[in-house]
Amino acid sequence: MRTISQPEAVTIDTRDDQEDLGALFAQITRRVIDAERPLLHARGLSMWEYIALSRLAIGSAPTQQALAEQMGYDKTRLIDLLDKLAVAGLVQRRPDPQDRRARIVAITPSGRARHRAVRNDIRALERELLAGFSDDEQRALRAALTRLVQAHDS
Amino acid sequence: MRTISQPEAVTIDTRDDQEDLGALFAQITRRVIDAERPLLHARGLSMWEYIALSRLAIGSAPTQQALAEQMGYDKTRLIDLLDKLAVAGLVQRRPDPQDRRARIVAITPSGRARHRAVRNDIRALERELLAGFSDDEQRALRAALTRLVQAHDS
DNA sequence: TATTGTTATACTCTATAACTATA
DNA sequence: TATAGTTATAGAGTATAACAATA
Repeated sequence: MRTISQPEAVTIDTRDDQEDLGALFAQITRRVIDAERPLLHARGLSMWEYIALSRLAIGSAPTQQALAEQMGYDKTRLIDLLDKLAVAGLVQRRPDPQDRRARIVAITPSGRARHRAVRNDIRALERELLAGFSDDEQRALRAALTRLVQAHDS
Repeated sequence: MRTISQPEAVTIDTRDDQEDLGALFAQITRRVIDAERPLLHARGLSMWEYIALSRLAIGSAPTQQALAEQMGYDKTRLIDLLDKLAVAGLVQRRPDPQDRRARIVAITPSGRARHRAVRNDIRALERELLAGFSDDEQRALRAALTRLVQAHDS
């Protein structure tokens, strides 16, 4: 591997080997996802299915479109995803009495159990990932990430 | 054999609305990339082309395969990417005298100039992204990200 | 007319296999 | 036999347009 140990830079903008923040995030994201995929697969879920269950675990979605927006997913792709989750008995779609176009999406007890199981696996992996970080460092990192996510929410 | 630290059952593990670390990283990555894409496009580069130039700005690649591995990219897709960069005069491929199968890839002065221009745009955007963070917080965040990237390099 | 859910289609990105020329 | 570069193709993932039912 590359071992270019540079002294701390004065003006980072002129250094060619200073990693872009976006590149750092992209690398970490890919590695975390690659590590999590087998855990999800072992319990019969795809990444997007897990994300959907995670959202629904917080509360039901009034419409599929709302769920798609919360997930940052495409509403047309969500259809097939929910079909599979429904067949597996992990979610339930029922028509909204107020608006018969809409379908309220809710997680089932079985879906909640599956979600918790996967989530515990994933959190164990995350603890391993952050093993070298002190509690304070972990809190600081999580706080920074949360700020970054919410910064662009406006 | 690696042991997964088990006995510490913490309170956060039972919360459904605690964001996964992976989800946080994925969200931030997507947003950063979405914000950077127009900057890259305005200067005629794709994300992967920029990544290639970033690597080559540090030093030439002895083989295309080595470059692909450094980038975390596929060697077969790299061909077309380098073709376009070469046609644009941003990189140069010359046969290795030592091994006539290999082609040494180097960035051209024009490529370096283009890379610097885009990089400055991107860094300006990153500064904007971290506007709410103090210098210490920015350093801490970057240090944490760097640690996470290198942790799995082994 | 606008919106929800849906389907079909096209497009992009990615992965795999196979070929050539060298070693 | 193995490796670097290349090509072609198949597959997954994604985006876009259009439709029926309802508001």
